[in-house]
Amino acid sequence: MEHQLVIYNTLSRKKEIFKSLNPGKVGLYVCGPTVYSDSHLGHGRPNITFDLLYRLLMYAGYQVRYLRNITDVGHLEDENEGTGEDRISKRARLEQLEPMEVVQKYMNTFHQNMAELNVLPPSIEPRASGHIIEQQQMILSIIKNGYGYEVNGSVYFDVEKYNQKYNYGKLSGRNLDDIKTHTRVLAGQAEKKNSFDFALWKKASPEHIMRWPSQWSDGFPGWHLECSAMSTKYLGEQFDIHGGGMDLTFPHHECEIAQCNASLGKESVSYWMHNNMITINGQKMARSLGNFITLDELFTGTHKILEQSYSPMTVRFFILQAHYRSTIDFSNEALKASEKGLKRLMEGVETLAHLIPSKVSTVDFAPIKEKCLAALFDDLNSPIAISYLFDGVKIINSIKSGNGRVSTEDLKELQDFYDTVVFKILGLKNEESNVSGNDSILNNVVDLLLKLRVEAKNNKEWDTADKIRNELLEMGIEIKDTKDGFEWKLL
RNA sequence: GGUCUCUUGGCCGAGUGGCUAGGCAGUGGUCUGCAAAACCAUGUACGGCGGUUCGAAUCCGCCAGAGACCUCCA
Repeated sequence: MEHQLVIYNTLSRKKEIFKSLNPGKVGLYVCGPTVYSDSHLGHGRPNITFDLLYRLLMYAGYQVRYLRNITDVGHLEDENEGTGEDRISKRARLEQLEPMEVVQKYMNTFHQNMAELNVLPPSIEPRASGHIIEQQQMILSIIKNGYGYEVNGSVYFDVEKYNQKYNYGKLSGRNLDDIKTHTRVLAGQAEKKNSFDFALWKKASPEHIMRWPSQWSDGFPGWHLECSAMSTKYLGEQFDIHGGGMDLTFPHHECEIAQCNASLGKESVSYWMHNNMITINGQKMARSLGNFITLDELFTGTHKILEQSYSPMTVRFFILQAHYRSTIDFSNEALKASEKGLKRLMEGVETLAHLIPSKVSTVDFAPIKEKCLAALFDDLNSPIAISYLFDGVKIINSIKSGNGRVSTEDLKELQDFYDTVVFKILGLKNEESNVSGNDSILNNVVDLLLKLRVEAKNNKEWDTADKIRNELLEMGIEIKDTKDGFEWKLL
């Protein structure tokens, strides 16, 4: 059955029916990380959210070009709290590395973490430093159209001038007068016409390492510019969906809109999508609050607020159990709940794979399948979709215990459905391994011991049976007795 | 200070006018030599006050509380 994709557009503040510019094709751009430190929990949210969107679009039959950039230059620190220097340059100085070594190092860990979370790689992953020419060309056209001005080797965007023709603030819902009265005046802004003007090109100070020649100065591009330049290059002057974290709405995305309008004279993005933030025990995650958790810390349980480690799929499932536009609160209790819920779902899928079909079906999965997909197509409502998967698991379990039958044909369809939704669209994967990799000797030895235990049980030699169970448990091998025999897994 | 959002049962988290999401925990049960696991059953909650309505968690107003953005952040 066909479903119409509906997505919430930040621009209109409404859900809209998705219609691609080119039939059958979708251009998707998502703001990627600035690679100056380890990937953290906050990176999980947008990447999983838009991975879901990417997977759903492909399921719907679209050919998707998915761009997710790597910011490796131009992202400056807040001058009031930090030094105002480029984040990557600063890190390079602190770690005594080349800036590009810093970039490579943290880009590698980002990629590894994304792979662990089963986030598909994008179609193109452009880097800001690799598109200096394109950014300079965009600056030229912005200047040519009268919306940029040069001062002392730096180029700034003339927001006030732009606002006379366009609407600066329409994405984030603010107007220039408010911004005017409430923008903090930062140090070193004297050369700008207005405090809310933003940099397109910054002249590099003598000690600034990352610099490129330009007609204005040896310098570097402003942070907002890369996304505009790279999306235009690879997705064209107009494309379908632009995503990112809600915190980027202002000023970053507002500036992108301004840059594209100012240089291209047209609106480039049809749908703006923003994922909400993650809080930790009710508080915003921030380095200053001491609740800043990297993905590695989460996966290994090494952060002090974590009571245990949480697997990548637990984290992914947890994120998918909330709607992407809601804030989501991380706590040990909530994560443990997701861990168990995921296990229940995965065991349901496992049970489904081994279900024995009957001649006819006494259960009807059609409504569940329909509602589950409908939820996903309704602005990525993964929590609702998951709730229907659980409803299905309940029925699957009842069939297993003999309280229902499913025909061969229905069973095949149901297996395909779970495979599609659970693995292909939601992007989950089974992390349980009751076999220890390729260590067949271990497998054989444990199986042998457990067969001996079964014999002992049959002979009512409980002491021996318990001894085997307890001692294996001490070695980190957990045993479950089942109807037919046993199961075991490494803890 | 400005702009905006949120407040749902022990916890997490959907839902946006009537049809009591779902997960976890708890409780009861089945199974089991015991245990674990698993499975089944079970909870009529929506910040407070007022209004609109035949009917409100859902719409409107006020109050209280929390948060986000406005400044780097995903």
